[in-house]
Amino acid sequence: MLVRKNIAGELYRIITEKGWDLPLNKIQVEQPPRIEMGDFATTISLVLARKLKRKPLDIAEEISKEIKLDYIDTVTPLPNGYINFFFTKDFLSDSFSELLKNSKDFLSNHSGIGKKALVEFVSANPTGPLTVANGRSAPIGDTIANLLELQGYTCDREFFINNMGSKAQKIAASVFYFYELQYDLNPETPEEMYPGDYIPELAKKLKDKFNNSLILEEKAKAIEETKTFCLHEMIKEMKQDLENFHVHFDNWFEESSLHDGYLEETYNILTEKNLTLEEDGAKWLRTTTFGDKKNRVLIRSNGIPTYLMGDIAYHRNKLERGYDLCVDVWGADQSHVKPLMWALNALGFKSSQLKTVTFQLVHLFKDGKEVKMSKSDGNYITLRNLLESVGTDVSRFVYLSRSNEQHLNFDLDITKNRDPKNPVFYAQYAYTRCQGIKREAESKKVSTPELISDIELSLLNQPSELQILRHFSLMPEFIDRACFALAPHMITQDIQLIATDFHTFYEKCRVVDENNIPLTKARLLLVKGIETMLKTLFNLIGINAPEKM
RNA sequence: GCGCCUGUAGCUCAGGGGAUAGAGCAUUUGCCUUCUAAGCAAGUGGCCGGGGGUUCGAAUCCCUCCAGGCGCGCCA
Repeated sequence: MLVRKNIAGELYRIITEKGWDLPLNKIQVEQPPRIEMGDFATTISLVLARKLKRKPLDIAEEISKEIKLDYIDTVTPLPNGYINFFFTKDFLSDSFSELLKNSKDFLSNHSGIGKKALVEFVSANPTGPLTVANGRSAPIGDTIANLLELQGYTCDREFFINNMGSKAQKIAASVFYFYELQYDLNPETPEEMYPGDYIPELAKKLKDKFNNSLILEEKAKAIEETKTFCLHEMIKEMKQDLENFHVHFDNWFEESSLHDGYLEETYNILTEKNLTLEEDGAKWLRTTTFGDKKNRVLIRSNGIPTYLMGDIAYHRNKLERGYDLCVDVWGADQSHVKPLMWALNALGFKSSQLKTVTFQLVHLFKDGKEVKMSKSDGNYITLRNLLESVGTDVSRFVYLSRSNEQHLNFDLDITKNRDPKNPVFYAQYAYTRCQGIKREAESKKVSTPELISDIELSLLNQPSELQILRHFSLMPEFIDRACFALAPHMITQDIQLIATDFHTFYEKCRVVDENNIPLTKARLLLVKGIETMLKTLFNLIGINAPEKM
């Protein structure tokens, strides 16, 4: 149950019964800044005061008398107009026991049951290795997919392979140049030479596979074969990097699969909607209709479709595959998002079906200085370098520690594997300490009870213990928000808070005490709950829960 | 010039219109014969970029200015 909505609904009922006209969406229920102010609060009396020309306190008192919610213990109207709500102890106990029974079920809002979702992310051009910049997309998309699965969605993770673009053509030309060099052929330098060590390396692999057979072929055909080979190799490398990053894609969708009449069909639909025009030999999307400063090319004058055209067709295909929700994770440098959205709305995409998440650039810092990167001149740090340097857990955690919309500063000095200042260790250490407590209990022959009872819960009355129970009781609300906002960083942030709650409890409350078995058992249950919660959240963001550190 | 994003403690950043704006790092001071001190407790530190507006109430919404990042191709 989502308490906030439930309280809002109750307030709406009372207000409506009293004939004080106020829409449900104007009824704000919030979490107070301090625990003395209760578990939830509303300022609805302040909104009503002016309307009804009455004192806020009078209204607050009148509303408070009517509140009938079994999980609310006390309702306190305050002179300043606030109404504070306090949970019953049973509610904390029930929440906690649900967490122990099935943590995923406890945290889920079940909104995705029976629905299909697709998260498309990374989708990097297969013309070079994954970098720390496009690598940011991986944990973001993966965690969003995990969140959707938690809410009950059947969720596919998809990587769109742009294998029809001119960049793929250019990389093939560059590789073929190095291939020919290996036979001392004095080849013509391609117009646009791709930088990076991996180009000559691909040429070597190409030679290993084909020997000199490509030289004997007609050049256009040879380059086509080179392209197919290079794309295959690059995708293999990216797959490997992503698996090492604990990101697994269900589908690798090739753009070329849309080129069998599907693009034309999509274009024709847009034409039927009067959204295209022909000019200068090219075919255009009429984006000026939507306030764009110029129209966008869909089919070039040479007949080759643009990336935008391909992406429109690709998204039409997603819709036709019957997904209830599609999430796209975009880099901030993607400039065609708006034209894409205009076209998709025209094709019948509802905004509730398609959500986009954009993420900003990554800046790397080493030895206190920024490491400048530029993909166009081949000077960048690969995702593989990053994983080798700091590891998967640290990378994922740091990538997910900031809002997507925020530029990310990735400090390699702090995130080196064994540095105790590393933020991920703080959280993992909390989990490890739980394991330590369990080991201690086992060595003293004290077992953790299977189920919670009221008697056990009532023994947990220290502030640090109640803080944890209260925090956990609000977790379903929190996950619901994080999922709705498609904001994985919220999970990472909250993991830190839970770890703090736990570490405080650890210092204040000795768990294993042979002279007080009932209390020991109650606290062992609390530890079990913390461990369960941490592990569930670690799984969501894709990091390990270590038994020992 | 246009579009998107950002501006909050010395640094890196959280803050879905609400009460006294928070955390980590840095710094200062305490705490290990007891479940891992990779920890805890406390202290220092803020005209929330400037200015207007909406509101009972603004870090949050709107306008404007300033500063930074990214993007503005018949590239992807």
